[in-house]
Amino acid sequence: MRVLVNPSIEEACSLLREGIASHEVVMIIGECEVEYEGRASSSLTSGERFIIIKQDGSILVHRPEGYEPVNWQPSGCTYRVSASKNELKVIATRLSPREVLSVLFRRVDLIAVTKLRDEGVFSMYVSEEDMKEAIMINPSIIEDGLKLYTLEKSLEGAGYADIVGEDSKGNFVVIEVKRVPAGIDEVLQLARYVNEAKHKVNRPVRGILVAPSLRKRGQVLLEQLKLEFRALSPSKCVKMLGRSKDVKLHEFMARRV
Amino acid sequence: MRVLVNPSIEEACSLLREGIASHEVVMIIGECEVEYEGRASSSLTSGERFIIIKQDGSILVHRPEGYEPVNWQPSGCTYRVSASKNELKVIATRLSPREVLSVLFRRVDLIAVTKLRDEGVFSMYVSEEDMKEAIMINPSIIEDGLKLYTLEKSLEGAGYADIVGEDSKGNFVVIEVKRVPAGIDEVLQLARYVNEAKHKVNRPVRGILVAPSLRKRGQVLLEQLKLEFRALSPSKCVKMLGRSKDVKLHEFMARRV
DNA sequence: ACGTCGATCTCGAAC
DNA sequence: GTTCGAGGTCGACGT
Repeated sequence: MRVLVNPSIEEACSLLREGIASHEVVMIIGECEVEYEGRASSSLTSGERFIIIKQDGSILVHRPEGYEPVNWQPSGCTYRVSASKNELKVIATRLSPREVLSVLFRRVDLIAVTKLRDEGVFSMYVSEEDMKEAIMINPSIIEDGLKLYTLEKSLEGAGYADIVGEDSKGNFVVIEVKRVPAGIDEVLQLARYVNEAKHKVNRPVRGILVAPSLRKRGQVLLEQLKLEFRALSPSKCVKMLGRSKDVKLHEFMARRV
Repeated sequence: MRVLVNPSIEEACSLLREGIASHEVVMIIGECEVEYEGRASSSLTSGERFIIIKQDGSILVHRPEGYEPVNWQPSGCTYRVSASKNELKVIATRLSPREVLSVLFRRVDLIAVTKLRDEGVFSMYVSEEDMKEAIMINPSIIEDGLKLYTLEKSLEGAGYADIVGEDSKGNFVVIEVKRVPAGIDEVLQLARYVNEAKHKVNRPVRGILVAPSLRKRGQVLLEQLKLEFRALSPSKCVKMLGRSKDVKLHEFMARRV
C-alpha cells in the first residue's frame, strides 16, 4: 500500500501511472472536473470528489453524497494519464460503444494505491430462483395435483415462462414467479407466456402468477385476462428449502438459528 | 483530512465514529466479511475490500473488481459501530424496507476521513426528454401535417404516453419515444397506451414508436398489432435542438465546436 | 406511501 | 456479437 497525502501533481501522476500499470486499486480524493461523452454526454463543474480505479480497469467518480457514481466507466477500458504544471488528467476510453470519460484534477488531497486480494465467496439467498426451486420441490404449495415439468423453460416451446406443467384435469399450466409484490407488468408478462403457450399446445392453458402479493391494478388486469394468482412469500420458501438438501440454504438456516 | 495507515482496531474505530458523527466521507480499506439481510439476504466471506461511507449516510462495499458494489445501503440509514480486541464492526440499518448491512473488519489497512465540498453543477445531454422536446418543436420529423398537443401526457386520459396529437386526417396519434434500440417491451408499452386511448377517444387511434432502431422481434409484433415505427436518433435531435433556444443544449453545441 | 418509468443502467445467459 | 430478461436494481416524478 502506498499513500500520499497532499502530494504534488507530479507525485500523484507518477503513483497513479504505477497503480494503473500494475493493475492495482487506485483511490484519489481531490478537486476535479469531469466530462463524459458516449451514448450520452455530461459535464460536471469543479468540486471535491473521490475516484476509484479498480484492478479490472473500471473507474468510478463519486460525489460526497448519493449511492450512485456521478460518472463511471465499466471494466476493461484503457487509460491515458497526463500531468501539466497544475493539472492531473485521467482519460478512460471504452470501445463498443465508443465512450470517453475524462477527469481533470486541479488539486489532489490523497492518493492511495494498493493490491487487494479477495477470494471471498459471495452468496445470495432467497432469490427468485430459490422460490422457483421451492415450487419445483413441492408443487402442492401452488395447487393440489399439480405436476410440473423439468426446470427447462423451453419445454413445449412455452417461451421464457418460469415454470410449466399440468393440473389434475390435464390443463397446461404456465407459472410466473416473483419474489416482490406483483403489479401490471408481471400480469402482462404472464399473459405473454400464456398466449405463446396457447399457440404451441393443443389444450386449455391456465396462467398462474405467484408472488408475495398482487397490487390493486394488477388484480383488475388479472381478472380481465382470466389469469390466476397464488400468494407465496420468500420466507415460506426458505422454510421449505431449509428442509431440502440445498447446501447454501441449509447453511443459511443454520446461521439464523 | 485525517488518514491512518495500518491503524489498530481501536484507532480505526475512534476515527470512524468521529467521521460518521460529523457527516464526513469515510473510506476504509481492509480485510472484512459482509452480511446483508433485507429484501434478500447475502453473505460474503473474508477478503480485502474497501468501503465508503458518504456524508448522507449511504454506504458502499466494493470488491477490487467490477463496476457495481457487492453490498450497499442507500442514504439515510443509521449506524452502529463497535470494536472488540481484534474486530471492527459497522452495522448500517435502513427502515422501510427493514434492511441491515454489517461489515466486520479483521484488519484495517487504511482509514481516511474528510469533509468534501462539492457545489459542482452536473449536466446531462440527449436524454429521452431531449428527444421528446425535439419532436415537440418540429413534429414534421415524424410526419407531415402532424399536430401535437401540449407536453401534458395525461391529455384526454391517454395514460402515460410520451406524446399525443392528431394527424392530418384527424386520427388520434399516440407516440412512444426511446433513445436506445426498441424491442418487444417497447412495442407492448405503446400497445398499452394505444389501447387505453381507444377507450377514451371516439375516433381512430394510431400508435407510433420512435427510436434509433427497431429489433427483429419488435418488428414482427409491431406489424401484428398494426402499430407504426419511425427511426430517430439522439444525434439528430441534438442537431435540431442546437437551433432552438434551449440553453443547456446550446452550450453543449458550443462546447463541441 | 405507492405506482410507473427511464437509465451512459450493469450483468449474464441464450441464441 | 446481438438480444433479452433480471436486479436487494436506483432515482425521479406523479398521485
